[in-house]
Amino acid sequence: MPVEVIQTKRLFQQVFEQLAELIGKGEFPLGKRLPAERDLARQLGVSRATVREAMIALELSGLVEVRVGSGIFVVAERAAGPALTPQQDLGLGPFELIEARRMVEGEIAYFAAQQIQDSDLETLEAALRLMEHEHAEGFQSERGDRAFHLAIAQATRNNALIKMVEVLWDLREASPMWAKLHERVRAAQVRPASLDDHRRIIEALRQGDPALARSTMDVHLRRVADDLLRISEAEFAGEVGAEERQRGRRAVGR
Amino acid sequence: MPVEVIQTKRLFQQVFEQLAELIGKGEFPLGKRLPAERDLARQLGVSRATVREAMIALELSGLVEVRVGSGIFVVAERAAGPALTPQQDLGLGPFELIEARRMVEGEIAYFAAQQIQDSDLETLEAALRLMEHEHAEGFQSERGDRAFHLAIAQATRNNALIKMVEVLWDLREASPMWAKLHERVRAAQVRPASLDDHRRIIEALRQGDPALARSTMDVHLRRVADDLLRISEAEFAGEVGAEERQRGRRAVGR
DNA sequence: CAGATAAATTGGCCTGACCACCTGATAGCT
DNA sequence: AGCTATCAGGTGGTCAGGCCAATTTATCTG
Repeated sequence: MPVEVIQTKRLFQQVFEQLAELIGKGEFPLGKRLPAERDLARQLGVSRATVREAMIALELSGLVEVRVGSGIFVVAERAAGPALTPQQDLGLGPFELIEARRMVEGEIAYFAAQQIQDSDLETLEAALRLMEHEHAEGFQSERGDRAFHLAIAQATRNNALIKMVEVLWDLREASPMWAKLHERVRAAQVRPASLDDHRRIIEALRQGDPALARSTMDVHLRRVADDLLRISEAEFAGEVGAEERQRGRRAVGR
Repeated sequence: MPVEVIQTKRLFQQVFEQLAELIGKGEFPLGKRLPAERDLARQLGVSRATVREAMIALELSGLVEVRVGSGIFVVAERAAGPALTPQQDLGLGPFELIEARRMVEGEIAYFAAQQIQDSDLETLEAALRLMEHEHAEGFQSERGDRAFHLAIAQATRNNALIKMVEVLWDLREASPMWAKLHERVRAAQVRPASLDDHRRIIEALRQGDPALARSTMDVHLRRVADDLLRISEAEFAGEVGAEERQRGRRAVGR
């Protein structure tokens, strides 16, 4: 049974979202001054400190500009979400991403194994621990996963390769279809085999065995692709396009 | 007279930047817990409210994750920030780029050969003609070159892979060192062997021979790396760092 | 040794206060 | 009247201290 994730959002986040929505709706037009922090706090029934924290979030989102002694002013009309997607590459399908990752990250693992250092291995261990913690807590987040694969790229000491992996993960985070499928995969397994995969990858890298590192990485990504494919065939028969699923089958070799 | 802009940065921003820098430097490694808010406040000489505001900024920047009752943990190593320099990746060296391209584009060529269509081949021919024209006119531009390699990526019908190649070329265009070296290479040869390389790549793709396509691509990129290395050793002995050149030697296998 | 319980730690939130700054109105001067 | 200097009120910036709930750690008990 997929456990319902209880979102005990912090107060300032709720305030932030509410204000962001109002700004997006035009309730607070561009250039207009927001109510004073003290008034907002009273109206919202929270403390001024909480309002201030929400303001910082709004400011960092580029929705608002703070003028000391004068007030807080709306400087954008768009409704910025938590992570607004700058581009429309959103059509990126899960299997496209996995396919690309297999090509790129497999080679990167091969390369990384040749020159990995102890500090890199420590980073990888930390990332793995983070993943385990995230999984134990039922987090949706995949920061640990991202950090792990990024750490491997960083072990190559090649900034272009690091950038490649960053871009791949950015694309991944911007793909709604990926999020949807992956959420189902997550809910369907108690302890994801991925954790063991990652451990094996670390070991291969520790041994400095390039071929083993590449094949271990490939096995891992193949498993991910396979999980995604299975879920997509079982539950999203109509939604995930036939083309995508065809790509998926090819990706896992069946 | 340019007026000096007085930056009365708010305290929480200063705290944010300082912590972000420490994280970026690895002072607080991935997965590590930050000092408690109360301790940080005491050490920094600010109030806890200010530290909390900085924490929210760090969290929104994706550098840090808050676990209630447990602590605040580092979840990324990059030094991201709003007011920070957009990117200092510009220091990307030519051999880093070539290295990455050999990994990525070789595989892409292999993959593209399996499913390339006539329309793709036409695009490639057009790109090659553009390259020849550019060379004949003595253009500095490399639009033809870029279009050629991008077309191969597009033949894979995989948007993630296309994006990879785009990013690699964007990085290349943003690399001053690359521009410098490549200009010398261009000046040193009458008819670049690259043109023949590209033609061979097209033929390999037309035959739908994945292995041949990959190896042909690899030969091409290796030649580029070799040219760059030769020039860098001959003319830029002092400027191009020893590390970069070492990477270059490894890239061309000598 | 294992499990239950208590204590310490940590982030979340609140209250009330003081300061520096900005703005607009007012008083004073030319 | 027209201009300037002053001042009062509002606003964000910061601080100190406190309570609560979640979590971790230490302690006790069987």
